[in-house]
Amino acid sequence: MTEPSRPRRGENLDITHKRGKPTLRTIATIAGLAVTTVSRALSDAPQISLETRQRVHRIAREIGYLPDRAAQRLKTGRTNVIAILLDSHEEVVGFSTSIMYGIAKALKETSYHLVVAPNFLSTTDVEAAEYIVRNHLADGLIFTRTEPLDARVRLLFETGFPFICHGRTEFSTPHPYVDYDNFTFAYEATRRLIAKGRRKVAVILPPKRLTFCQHILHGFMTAVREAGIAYEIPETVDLDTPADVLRDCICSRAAAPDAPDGFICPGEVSALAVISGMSDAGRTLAVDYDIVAKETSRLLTQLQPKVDTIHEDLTAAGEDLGRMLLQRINNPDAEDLHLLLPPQINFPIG
Amino acid sequence: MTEPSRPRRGENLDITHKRGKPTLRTIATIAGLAVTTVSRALSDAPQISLETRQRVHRIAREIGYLPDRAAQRLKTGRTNVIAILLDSHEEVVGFSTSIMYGIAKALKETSYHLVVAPNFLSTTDVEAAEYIVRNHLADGLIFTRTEPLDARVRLLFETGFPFICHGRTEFSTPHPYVDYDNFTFAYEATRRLIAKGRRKVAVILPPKRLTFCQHILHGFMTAVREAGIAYEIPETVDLDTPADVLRDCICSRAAAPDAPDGFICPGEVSALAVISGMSDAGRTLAVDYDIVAKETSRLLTQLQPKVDTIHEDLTAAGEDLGRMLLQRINNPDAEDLHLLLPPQINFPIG
DNA sequence: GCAAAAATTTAAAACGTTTTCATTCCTCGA
DNA sequence: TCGAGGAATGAAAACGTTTTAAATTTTTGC
Repeated sequence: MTEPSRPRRGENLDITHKRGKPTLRTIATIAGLAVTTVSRALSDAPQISLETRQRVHRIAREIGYLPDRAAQRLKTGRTNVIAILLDSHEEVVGFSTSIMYGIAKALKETSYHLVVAPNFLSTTDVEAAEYIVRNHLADGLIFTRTEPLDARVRLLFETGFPFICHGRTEFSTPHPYVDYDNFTFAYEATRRLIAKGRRKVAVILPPKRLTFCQHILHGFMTAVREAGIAYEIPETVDLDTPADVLRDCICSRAAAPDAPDGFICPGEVSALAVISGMSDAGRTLAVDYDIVAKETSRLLTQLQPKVDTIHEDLTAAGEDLGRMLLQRINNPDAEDLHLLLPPQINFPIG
Repeated sequence: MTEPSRPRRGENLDITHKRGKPTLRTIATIAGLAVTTVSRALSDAPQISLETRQRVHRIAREIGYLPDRAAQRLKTGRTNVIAILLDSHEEVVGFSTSIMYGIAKALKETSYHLVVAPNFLSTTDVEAAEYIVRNHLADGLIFTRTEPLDARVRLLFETGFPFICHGRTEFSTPHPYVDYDNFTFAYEATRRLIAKGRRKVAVILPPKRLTFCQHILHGFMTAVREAGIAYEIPETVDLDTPADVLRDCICSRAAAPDAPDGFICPGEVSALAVISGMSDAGRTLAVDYDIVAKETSRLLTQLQPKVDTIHEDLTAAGEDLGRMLLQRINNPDAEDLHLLLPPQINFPIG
């Protein structure tokens, strides 16, 4: 072992640079090394001797060196940013927030950050995605509320831009996604109503253009047909219908003799609206009718009488989305990643 | 008028650069100008002749030039990013999302983007802010849920980092903020209950460490004292208490003979929990007791019987926050900016 | 011992802007 | 006709990093 090499005399002059902020050059000067070597040492490149690597790391820590993201970005072309398209629909139960929490969790300890790009400011939903891609504002993109033939999926696929979506499409090529098993949600929800003795069930569907509307419809219809009972699908309202309109609709329908006595509500607001509308019509929950609702919060669990709920954990979904997008960015040719999250059913099934 | 100068022969050779993406140099080559001139023309610097400016702009548009943010950022030291600290408390009614929408609205048409920094990943709330400042991740910071002596405010003030918060502090120096007039909310809410004939009112307070808790308390107490009626302030629960715990608390209190017959609920979830808890105790809304609630959504307006609400428009607040932070960034020495937003009262006052 | 190979380290160019300072080209007054 | 002064443009350096290719030192094989 020779004694550790140290800065030769007279080399550590120009320590403090222009604006005091330590850079690679600062470290290089202190250590008596070339900037190149320092850069390599910090990024743990293989050719650097262990001793040098350790020394550089130590100095960096001591003087509080932080790499300049702008310079890294300029040089490498990587932004270290992933973006999420904030959707324009009424976000009453913190849909986006929950997902963002999950994503942020997955991004922790990485060098990535999350920027939000609200697509409600663009005229079409694909425009916001296009903006991200063209301006290279991020290395990857996450978005929600997919449609069967989603213009965003096509755009991103064509441009080879890394992405993952919450929800599936029918895009011919398989694409990465995280989705919730809405078929099972609707299937088990419907069976629950039937098990409770309800004989005419209705479902509030999401807007028809969204893929998961089909999944819910499919689950619903499967259970209904298996049991051979009556059903109803309101045509004039959907999950995005303002709550008061939905309430009025439910209320006027409830007056008729052949009104449904069971409701599937894939969201908190729709559940409240249905309860409210039925109440207007003089019907009592758990007596005259039942509800099974999907909730992403814990809002409904406190209602009285208790509503049967199936939970969707959006933060967990966000965490998967973030994790899988990072994989995708670092290895675009990896085999296709997708995930179907199981519903958490808060009532006895069987 | 001489004929417009045009690229001299043989100068427009190296149009397409390395990776096809047009840069200032591409434009310069096409226009037969220096990169410097093009840069100035695009940023509408004064010394450039009108004709050159227009020509450069036209070429830029034609070839689809987009400035490289990383290079701009490296050179100028400005990130063109503002950050918002996502708070860790249960976001059941889309608090952050609404604010972010507003901010994004204010940022549209500017060159700024919004990144979210969840502070729930740090151990202390000031840590996330520190991280932003130290890594120079943004040019300005927005955060919510301020405390009277807020460590974030102090940190940002000391470092001279531009910021604005949603809510006030008691920091000795005046600081920029957007706040909601919670005094008036509580005052008018309490008066409404009294006007309805209620004789013992209670208020669910926010966590005591938050500044706006004091404002609500003050408004409440003022109205109560003016009317000289009884009141009650639950000590063991607050606005962040899980809904089921709050419900149980309300329920057990409702059993006593001296239970309150009026409640101020500064949030949707607490309102639902109170209704639910009272219902457990056999009390009927609008008959045995009344509620006045603050809502940031339209969730409660559909309840039956109707609950009196006072609305807080968080998207509008976000828009103000964004706008004012930008002002702050561009002119740090501008006189102090603050804004107190009036409650929107959805019942007749008098 | 000596050339070749391996292990380290380094110089220099590049990423795409902005900015400082110089240069050119007019116009105009004396 | 000359130079001053202003308007318009340009050359070059700089921001802080990564990367290519080359240089240096050390190790190895024989």
